[in-house]
Amino acid sequence: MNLRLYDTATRELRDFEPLQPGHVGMYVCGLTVQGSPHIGHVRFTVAFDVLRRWLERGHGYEVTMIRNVTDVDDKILQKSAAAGRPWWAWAMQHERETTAALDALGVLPPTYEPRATGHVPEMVELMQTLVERGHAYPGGPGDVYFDVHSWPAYGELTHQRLDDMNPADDADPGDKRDPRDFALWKGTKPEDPATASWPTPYGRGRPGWHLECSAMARKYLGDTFDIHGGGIDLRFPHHENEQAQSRAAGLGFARYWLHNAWVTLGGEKMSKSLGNSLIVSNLLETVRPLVLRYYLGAAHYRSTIEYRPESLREAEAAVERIESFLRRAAPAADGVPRVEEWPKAFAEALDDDLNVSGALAVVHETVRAGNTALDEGDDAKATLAFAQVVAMTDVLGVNPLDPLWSGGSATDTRAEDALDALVRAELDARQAARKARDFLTADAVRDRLTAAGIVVEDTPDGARWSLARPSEREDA
RNA sequence: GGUGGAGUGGCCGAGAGGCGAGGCAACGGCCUGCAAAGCCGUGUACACGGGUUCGAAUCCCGUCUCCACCUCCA
Repeated sequence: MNLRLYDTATRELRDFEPLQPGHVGMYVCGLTVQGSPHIGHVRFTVAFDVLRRWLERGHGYEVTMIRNVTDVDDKILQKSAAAGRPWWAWAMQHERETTAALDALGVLPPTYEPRATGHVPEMVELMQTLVERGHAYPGGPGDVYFDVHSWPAYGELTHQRLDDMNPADDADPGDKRDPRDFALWKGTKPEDPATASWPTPYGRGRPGWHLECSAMARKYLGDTFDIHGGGIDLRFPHHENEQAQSRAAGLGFARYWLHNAWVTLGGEKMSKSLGNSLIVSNLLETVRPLVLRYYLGAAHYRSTIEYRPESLREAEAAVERIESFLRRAAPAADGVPRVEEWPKAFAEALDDDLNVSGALAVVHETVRAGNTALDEGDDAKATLAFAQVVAMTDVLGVNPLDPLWSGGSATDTRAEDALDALVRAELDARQAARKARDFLTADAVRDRLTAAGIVVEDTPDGARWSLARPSEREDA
């Protein structure tokens, strides 16, 4: 079955055929590193990470994935100035925070992550082409604008007619020919730091946001490439403008446009002024990264996620169900090589515009079948289910067995070993009491462990212990 | 004004003309010394009003409500 993706440009599901057989070029608009990333900011990276993994593992494509970093813009200049710090230090700090958050969530690093400030020559070149072709014109000192009237196709991506667009009546057109013309290059202002401007044939200034992506996508993916992704709000003006300027410069640009929906709060879009509780690094103090990843990745990428704390609890319970099966089945599956094998329904779900919810349904069905097999002592069946669950969750980036989630130092297990020895001693005492049918003593041991945040489960092979989930401990 | 999207059971969240995705929660049962985990069972949901059809949550018409974009925004 073919992979089908919803193309925002044509508003329909399209069979995906890459430009070059076996290879996919994909550009995703990254973040403007002006602040600490919240969960809305990382949702799109999770969504496109799943797409990338599925292209690679489900279809065997070699994927070149580019995700840019906008490291100079108005907000970065404003916020850094307000904080009394150099803009470049501000940008770098938040880029590192973003990278750390994405690493924690198991988002695979892109093939390359270009920064806007490192691609000024490429932007100037593209801008000159546009001026020469009559699609752009210099305005005030350093300013260069795209002439929307020079490009009849303007508006095609978002299906808007120029005449229908809000004429931005309150905005001062300045030296623009039309208020809807957008900046390719922004002339430097007296109050701007000198380090935030670069020379061009039209004067000193800094990149306009739209131009960056066009120039960087071209550099790493070529004049025409397969997939361009980003948040739904970027359709207009950002993506519309990117496409207009690239095509006006004679480039083919993106062949498929994918846009992800929002994470909302109280029914409304998360704005950046929302306080700190949903900043990824803060949230990860109480929520396991695997759980947050599961939560953000479980809904279809084009569906809005309404954030509620309880939903994280539910995600945690779902994750635990999968983990619990994998733990139960691990002994039976011991030594069995991992197979890249998934049920047909799983592949069909992902091929259908990345229906992750449907794919997760298959995961859970497989978990149930595996648990049943375990109960019946059918090791062969259980092992198959184990391998399938591992393979499927791997594709979705939520494989509980992935060493990524164990965190901490994997080499130093001394604390774990010590704890295990102590708990074992308690459990041995409990087992002895149970054998003597002294359940009062046995339960006292278990209560003591529970109070310490340790969950005890009896299995046919003896008692097993694990640490309680944070949310359970809060309740206690 | 223009352009899109959404309204599904207690909750989250898929699906898209007939066969109740899946998860969470709840209840009953099995298992257990008791639990936990697991398994089995229980739900008659698709904003509203019409219509098409043997049959509609799914198609058509109308209505309501909500959200987003048109200005920096994942």
